[in-house]
Amino acid sequence: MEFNLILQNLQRHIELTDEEKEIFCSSLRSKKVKRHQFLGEAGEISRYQNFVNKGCLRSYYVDENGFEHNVQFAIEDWWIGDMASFLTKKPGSLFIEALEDSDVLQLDYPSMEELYVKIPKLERFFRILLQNAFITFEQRIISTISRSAEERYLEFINKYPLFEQRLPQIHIASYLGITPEFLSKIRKKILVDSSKTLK
Amino acid sequence: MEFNLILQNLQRHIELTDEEKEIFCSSLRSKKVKRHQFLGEAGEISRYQNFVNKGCLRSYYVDENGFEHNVQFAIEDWWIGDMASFLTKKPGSLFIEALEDSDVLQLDYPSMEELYVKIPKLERFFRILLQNAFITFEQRIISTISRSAEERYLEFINKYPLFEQRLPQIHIASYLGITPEFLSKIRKKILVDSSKTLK
DNA sequence: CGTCTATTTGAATGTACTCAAAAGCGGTGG
DNA sequence: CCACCGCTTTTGAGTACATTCAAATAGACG
Repeated sequence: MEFNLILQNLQRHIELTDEEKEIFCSSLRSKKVKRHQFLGEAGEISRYQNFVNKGCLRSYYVDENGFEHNVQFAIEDWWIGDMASFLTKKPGSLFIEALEDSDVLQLDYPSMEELYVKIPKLERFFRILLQNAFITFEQRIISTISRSAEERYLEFINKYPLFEQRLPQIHIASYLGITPEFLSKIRKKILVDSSKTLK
Repeated sequence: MEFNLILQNLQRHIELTDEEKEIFCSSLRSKKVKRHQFLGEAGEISRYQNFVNKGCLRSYYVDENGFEHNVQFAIEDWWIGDMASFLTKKPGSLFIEALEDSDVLQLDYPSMEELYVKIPKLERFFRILLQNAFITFEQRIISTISRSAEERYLEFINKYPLFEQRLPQIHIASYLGITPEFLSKIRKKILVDSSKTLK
């Protein structure tokens, strides 16, 4: 049922009683978004963290020249949102867009604070979520300042094989900070290189 | 005295009673490091978060080819450490090195957990610290995937004017993910451009 | 004062982007 | 279910951005 996946997700870090599960799930709001619809826009204060039950979404930044730059992707069992805006309650800089028809469970800030009181363990869970997001970003910074585009692409498909199958290259390129044309050339080069190795 | 700066730092986010200040300060360990000495190394589990009372430090990553890449700088009133390793208690990937003779106040993980119990407000403080670190990293990722080296350099000196005065260019270049030679050329170009504008 | 490291400069090279055009593919409506 | 339209991917040529290597100069530390 609808809450199976998110409860599993919680249980990777904390244990909940049946009653606590009940309380937690009743704080969630279920939402369907069609492809190309938005869960949030830059300029708004982000109200929700979104857990993906089904589908695929991205968060992205739009620069001064109107170019989009992908910050994060999320498929089933992932959380996505404009964390900075959500936490600071300041207007955000990210758009959250559905890349496929998607079902998400939304948790808003007031509910989260209520839950912290009723189920203190959840504080631990969301701290771990923030920690992991932080660590992921740190690794990505290290990657961008120390590796070439080709290395970063290989790292990406190795780290997120499910994304690689599901996302158009144009979005992976944007995530890596390169043009789609150049990613196409990188992929060709990798193909040629690997066929040479096999001979 | 020795704890003035850190208490001020705390008070930007939380209020402490005199007694609480006492408890907090007694959990800190004071440490002096000479230039080129280390507060932590990759491969070790990071035990401390370090608050800088005096001096200047950097954290950096060493890649497979032995090249260093600066992840963070810290001067007076800043915190520095290998947050990922500190939080997860897994071996870290960062070196923390003093760039000047420095005085730091160290807080270890067990003390931090004790403090959370004695002074729950501190939990809020460190959550904000982590949040801010997260937000800083997010902005840096956006910057690296969407801007040129010259733009990133201008952004850096604008955002951290104190660092720019104090750090050798070689370290700023490493932070920006470019070679020191290229940074030198960027600076020259900026000089030429700005002198043109003045005419 | 001498030595070591940081910075500048230049030439040659490599990496990544821009623009344009063609081919491929997928979703939508008829 | 097919055909069309629009978006994605590929390809190529030309250009711009950034690196490498080497050498000269400048600065800083012991």
